Amino acid sequence: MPLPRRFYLRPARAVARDLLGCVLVARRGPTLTAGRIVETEAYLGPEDAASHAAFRPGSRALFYGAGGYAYVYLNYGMHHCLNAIAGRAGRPGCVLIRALEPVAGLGAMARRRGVAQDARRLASGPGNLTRALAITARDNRADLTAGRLTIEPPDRPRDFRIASGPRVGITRSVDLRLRYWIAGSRFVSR
DNA sequence: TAGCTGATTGACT
DNA sequence: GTCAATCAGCTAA
Repeated sequence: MPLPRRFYLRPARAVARDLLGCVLVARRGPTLTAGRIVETEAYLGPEDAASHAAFRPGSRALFYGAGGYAYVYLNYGMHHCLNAIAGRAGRPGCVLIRALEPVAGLGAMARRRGVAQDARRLASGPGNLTRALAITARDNRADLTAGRLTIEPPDRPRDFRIASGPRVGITRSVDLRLRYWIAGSRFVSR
């Protein structure tokens, strides 16, 4: 059973932390790929200058809608990034999924990536994980509580520690500590 | 219409 | 450490 809608109807920070350890599942016909979420970043509303809610009008409707939907966009002209919308309707916020620990469909991931079946690098990075799970702009607005792209609760006890720090790869609001990852995980991006 | 920027990656020095 | 690839959507004019 995927995480229920109410899981996402909370502030982006809380959702970002609680998504760690959960499992992202992508079904593409007979092919199923899945990975444990090990790294996330929270993005807020207009007060967060790095958030697309602040400067990307095309995404505003999604950001301000209810949580539990996917926001996929193309950036640098070649990489897709996957976000989960967080917060109640009218409350903007989202969580960028930055890295996964592959748990199913490793062969399919390697084929899509065009690299050796090295679990450690298959989905370590926002652009890498979308390619590994074959996530494209078609998945924008997809419902994460049902359908072909879902997020399941942790498949094992939370025996990890959560670390946090400044977000990476952005040029605005660099000082905010909104990046979360599983301490010691070998699958986080560099 | 032209020019720019970016929540990135991988290849190269 | 630097740098190119490549494009949606914004900005200026």
